[in-house]
Amino acid sequence: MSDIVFDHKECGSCPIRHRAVCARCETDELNELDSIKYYRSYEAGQPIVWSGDRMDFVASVVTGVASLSQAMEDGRTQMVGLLLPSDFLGRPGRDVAPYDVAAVSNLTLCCFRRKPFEALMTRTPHIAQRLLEMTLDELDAAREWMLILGRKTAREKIASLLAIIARRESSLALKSTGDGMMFELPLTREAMADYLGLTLETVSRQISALKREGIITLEGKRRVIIPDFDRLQIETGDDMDGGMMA
Amino acid sequence: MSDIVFDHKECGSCPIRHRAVCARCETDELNELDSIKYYRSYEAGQPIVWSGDRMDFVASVVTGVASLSQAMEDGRTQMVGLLLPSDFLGRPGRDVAPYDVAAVSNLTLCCFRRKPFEALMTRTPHIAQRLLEMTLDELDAAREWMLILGRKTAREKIASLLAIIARRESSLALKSTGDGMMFELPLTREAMADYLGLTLETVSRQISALKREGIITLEGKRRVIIPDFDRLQIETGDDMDGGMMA
DNA sequence: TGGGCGCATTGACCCAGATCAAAAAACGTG
DNA sequence: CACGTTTTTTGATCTGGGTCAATGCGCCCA
Repeated sequence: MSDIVFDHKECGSCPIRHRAVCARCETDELNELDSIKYYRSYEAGQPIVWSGDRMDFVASVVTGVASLSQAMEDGRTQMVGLLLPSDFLGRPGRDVAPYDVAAVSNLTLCCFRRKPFEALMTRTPHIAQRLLEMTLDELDAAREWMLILGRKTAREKIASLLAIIARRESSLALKSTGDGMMFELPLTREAMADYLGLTLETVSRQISALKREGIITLEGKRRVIIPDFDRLQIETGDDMDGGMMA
Repeated sequence: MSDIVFDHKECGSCPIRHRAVCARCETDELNELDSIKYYRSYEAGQPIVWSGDRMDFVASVVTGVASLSQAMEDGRTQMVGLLLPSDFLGRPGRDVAPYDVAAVSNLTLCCFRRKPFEALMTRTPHIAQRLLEMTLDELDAAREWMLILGRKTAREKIASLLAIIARRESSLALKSTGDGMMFELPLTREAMADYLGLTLETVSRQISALKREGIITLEGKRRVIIPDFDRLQIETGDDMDGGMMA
């Protein structure tokens, strides 16, 4: 789809953004990106920015998982996005964060100072184009999530989440034995509940049910094994073929 | 926020897109846009494109309301976006529709043939920029909707929908008496249910409840009067001040 | 080696909203 | 204006998932 490479491992000094850019960029631009980038690390659970905060950087996730969520002041919260390695954080052209961002697991970001990044972007059309591309992907993901939140049962929600993470995670492959797959679940039950619009008790119950029926296996608390992906896929309620997810 | 004008009334020959462009464009580009545009009308309920269809145009809504929705093959559907006059339809750089698009009310679109539109876009950076801007707005709206779908009660959902439409509709002002407002509800109960992840019965009941409590008044079946917007706003469950919506 | 703390699981009960069913408005249309 | 069609309202009942509460399971650290 794109000649841009999205794997951190392929680019020692700086990941995605750098890599995303350098596929077509001149050396000058690479140097410029290098000069405005810096790394930041966060521990699991740590907040990164709050809704309404001024954000003076954009970033890409190097390792770990971050969450975007919206909160109602009575305490109800809804996660509206999950950032895995190679995902982009921040909104070029907008300096106020519209949601809370937090580290779900230990997290490393590669940050770029916003102003010079935007300047570079305006001067380099294909970067703007790439940003549009990525934003459209996020929009697709958000809308897929609307279907999950609005119309799926608890069981389908859990199956959908597992399927989505499995697809993402296993392309950056932790292990993929035959058609079975295995991955480290990066979310607590509570985080899953926040994402799926459920309570953590319901999440736990549904996971237990899937386990009981042999659709998934847990190794310890977080390592998930999916012996037969198609079987899980059926539980999502989705159209078999129709390409979901961004 | 932007020097681009979004009111069809201000631009006789072509609406939004044209107008959006001409704020900064040269005459050549205006002429070019004119040469690739055409109008299409649809009747209420008519489908415009199905998920998976090839789309050879992008468009902006001139009059009426269109819906974007995702369907599960067992019949459950979730509306994932609502297009009101001045909203943009279509995804530059992508030629396959990711959801079903339908006319909710009688609808007029101003369409641009996709290829030349994209070509113009690549040649004219500020159009790409504007598209990114608009996509970010859609993303915000989608994520606000995730909160509504995932965490709000039926009553809060209805109140939120009415508040959102009231804000949109009354800025293009049907009437705004004092702090009260009145507008034409462009959706059937079923469409509202599809949007809110409810059943049409629940929608009807909640509307009746709001009516009974004097928070809204109906004139006929579709004309809604909101005597005190703040009162409605409270029912949404949202933070009073925090700017919602795009 | 045994608290203590942060998840996770499980159980019992309840309620908001779904489902099923029917009546009542609204709306053409011949 | 009577009549069929569509949309909306209302009622009665059922149920998936929420709520409240207890218990279990690592895991760290003393």
